Amino acid sequence: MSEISALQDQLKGKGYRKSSFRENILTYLLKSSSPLSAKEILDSLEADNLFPNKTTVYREIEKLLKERLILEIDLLDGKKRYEIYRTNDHHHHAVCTSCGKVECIDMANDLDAIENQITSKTKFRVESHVLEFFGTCAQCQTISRVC
Amino acid sequence: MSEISALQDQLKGKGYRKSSFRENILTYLLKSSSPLSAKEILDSLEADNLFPNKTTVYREIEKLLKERLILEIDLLDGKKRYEIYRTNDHHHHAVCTSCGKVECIDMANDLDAIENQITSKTKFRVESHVLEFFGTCAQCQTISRVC
DNA sequence: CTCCATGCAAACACTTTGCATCAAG
DNA sequence: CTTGATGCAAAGTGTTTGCATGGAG
Repeated sequence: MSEISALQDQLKGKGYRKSSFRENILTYLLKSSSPLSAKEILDSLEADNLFPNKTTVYREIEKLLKERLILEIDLLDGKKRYEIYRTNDHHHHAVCTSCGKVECIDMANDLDAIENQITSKTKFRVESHVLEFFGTCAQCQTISRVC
Repeated sequence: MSEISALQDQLKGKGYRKSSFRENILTYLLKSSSPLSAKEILDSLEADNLFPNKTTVYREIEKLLKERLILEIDLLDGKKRYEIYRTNDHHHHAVCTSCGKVECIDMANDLDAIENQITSKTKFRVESHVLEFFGTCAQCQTISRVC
């Protein structure tokens, strides 16, 4: 079964009805190599000749978040972004401050050691973290060399 | 000389005039153990019987950021926060998701090794990062045990 | 007397809410 | 026919802009 219908089925079991908006949104998120904002999702839908109200998009996001089908990402530019939630795929992002491109960054042991260190030193129980990198992507480094 | 007048002097040299709002804002930030939002700064001013327009506060923040006297922090709750910028004091924060308290976290080697790893593997040149921790502070852990 | 400092109203970007209608199951 | 899906307008939150006045130097 395709990944998209598996996700739809997950929702059907919980009282949600079929919605082609939702189906499309999940498709965009599955296909995208970087997290999408509400606006980008709306634009994608319009590119496919679907014109939902923005409220619908926000509400869809809300449902998908609630059911843990997607993950909310904050890349510090004032809008939230979303990507498909996959267990065992905790990763971070590298955002190019020149062109805005977002790359995913996988880290071997992630921050387990650091989190444990914090918990033992400060008694603060770390439950999650946010780690994003900012800099210049390979391509933009080339361009700036030329200029 | 007090830290506050040193900061004010830094600005005077750059064409800025004396402003008691500014002086107060710097004082709050110097005294605060956690980054302050625009609203919190405004509230502090009002507590001191100063009632600037919010625009003034935002513009003051803008100037202080531009002159690198303060640093902008994003703790993912939709508002920016600010703290005094000190060279050689790069640190992170631990935000209690229960009471909202913010603790500063210093890390030995920070993420140098990780950043180098990324640069060498992906050709993305990392220039900065954002790392914040979320969890439960010591006090809130106690409270939840009681309930 | 020149500019920075400030106020005020309005605009802005992103997101959320209230209320009504439509349609899936 | 119940309840989720959707639209539309309006409100909400944090922040920014335009324009005018006032005061520091």
